[in-house]
Amino acid sequence: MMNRSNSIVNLFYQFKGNNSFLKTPSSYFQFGLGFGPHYSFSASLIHSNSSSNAHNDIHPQSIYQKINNLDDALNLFDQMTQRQPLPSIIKFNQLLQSVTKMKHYSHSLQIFKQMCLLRVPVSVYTISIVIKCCCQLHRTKDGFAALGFCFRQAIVPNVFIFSTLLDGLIIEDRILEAEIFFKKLIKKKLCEPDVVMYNTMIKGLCKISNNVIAISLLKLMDERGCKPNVVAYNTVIDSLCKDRLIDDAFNLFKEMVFDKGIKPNVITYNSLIDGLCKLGRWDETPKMLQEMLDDGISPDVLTFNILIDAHCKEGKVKEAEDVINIMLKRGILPDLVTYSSLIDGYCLRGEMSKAKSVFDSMAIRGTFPNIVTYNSLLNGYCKNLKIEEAMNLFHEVTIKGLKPDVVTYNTMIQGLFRVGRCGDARKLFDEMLAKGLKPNEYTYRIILEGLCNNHKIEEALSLFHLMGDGKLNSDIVVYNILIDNAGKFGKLDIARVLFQDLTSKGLHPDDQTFNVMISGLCREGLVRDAKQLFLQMAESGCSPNNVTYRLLLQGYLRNQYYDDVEMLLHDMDGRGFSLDASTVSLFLDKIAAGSLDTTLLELIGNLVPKELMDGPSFFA
DNA sequence: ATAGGGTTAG
Repeated sequence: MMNRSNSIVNLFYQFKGNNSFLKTPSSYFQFGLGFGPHYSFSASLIHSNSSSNAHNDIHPQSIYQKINNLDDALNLFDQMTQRQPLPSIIKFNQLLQSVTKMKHYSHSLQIFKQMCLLRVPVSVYTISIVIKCCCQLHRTKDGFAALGFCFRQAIVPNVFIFSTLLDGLIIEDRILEAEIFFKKLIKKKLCEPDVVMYNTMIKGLCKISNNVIAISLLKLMDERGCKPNVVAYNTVIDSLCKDRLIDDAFNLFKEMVFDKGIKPNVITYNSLIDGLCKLGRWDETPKMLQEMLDDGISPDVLTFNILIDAHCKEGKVKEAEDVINIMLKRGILPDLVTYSSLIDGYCLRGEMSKAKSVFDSMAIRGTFPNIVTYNSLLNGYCKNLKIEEAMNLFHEVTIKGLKPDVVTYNTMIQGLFRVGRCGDARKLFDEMLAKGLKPNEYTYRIILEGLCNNHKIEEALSLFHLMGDGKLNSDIVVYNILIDNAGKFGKLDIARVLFQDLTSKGLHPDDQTFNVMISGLCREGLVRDAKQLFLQMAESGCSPNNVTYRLLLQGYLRNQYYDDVEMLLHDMDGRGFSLDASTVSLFLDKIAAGSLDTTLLELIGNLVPKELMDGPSFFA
């Protein structure tokens, strides 16, 4: 027993990251959770049988779990605290749970604190709810502190508590620590993981796209006598789909169904259908839907949203409307996501009046626009340069009692920059800060790109330097924007410095970084350097894409580096890339001018995609 | 009979 307790203390030290907690009484209070020495072990003994008295109950058993608004919950809590003796801990836990289910995590912690002050004898259930709240508030640290509290209360943490903490680490993207924690729990025999705990760890691994390890954990749990269930498989299948590894996802799906005899559910199918849609494998989607129906599984609102969203993202709003009609026939109502997708679809096509009428019809059909819906329509107006409409709608947000969020401001700021209203963009940025909204990486990218597009590259650069070495300045996309624009404004030296700078910060250039650098170099006729960079690209693990080839080919052709052209074309052919229309016509010009050998024509012909061949006859 | 995990979106 002692051994076990010591291990818990060690765990608590390790993840809380503050080794003074157990030694310094004052630090008990730093979390505001009431884990204090004043709450003694004897207090829980005094009250432990306090309220089995049914005469004290003015409320029926169920009320504590059925509360559905915060004020009622707080009132009920007040009433409970007035009673003598106090209601049982079970009722307190039920109340705490209903507040937590409403996602009022801070209020749950407040209630818990008061319970401690009233010396309600909290139980392992109470602690697990409290830890859940800490974790949901991204305060996993405090969750681990509660582990110390458990220890002093002689409450033995169980698999529920450890799973919650594991999930907390994963919520905070501390996957490596989660893995260490998980392994330690097993090694020190603090608890035997059950299916939920394994699934939580699998989710963590999937979150960092570590699908291979996730699959091996799936096998491991089976070997250790814990059968993976449909949730375990769904987690990995979804992750594979998101990483575009749809064939691996289908293999796992088959393993699940045929080898393990686990029945897929609607979530399994939703993941697979979404994966197919995102890869543009349209022909397989209806098959999957049919298979789902044959399996006796009904599509839900998510299934339809996936299909609707996929169509809308391709601009196929007509098809999306058809899906909505099918959905309605099946008695499933569109939700906020459905409408947002549809609005996005019309916005993408520039059909703003249609987008607006979808928006207006929502409320009539009983679904009221939220901030995301507003953001969709705002984005549409901004992208279509209808800034006045956007401004009017932006003001409507507050009037309707909604709060503009970071995305709202980002959208508006981008829109204002697009029409050249840099000053107004600045004003909105200040307004955003004044409202206490924290700019994110997108905000910063939008401002830098906006400044550059309005020929204010100097301002962009000084803003960039002003930001120092923080998180926002360690964003590869920011570097890509600045390098690209430095190149466009004839400041290739600055582009080069930035390129050096990012590597010295430990950042890795991505394919776009190489592309903008190559583009800058070719623009200045420095084709040799561009070629050097192209070779460096492969070394650093980035693979060239269509844009890379286009830039380099055009650079070679414009600067009469004909020797390298043929090699590059063969390279493209081998990797299955194709030429775009503008590069093809540049080739034809060069051949017509006699600069290039006609023997290249056959190779070029192989690289021209079918769509281009059907058009005006290049090769007639 | 009160606690922990999985799917969609800007």
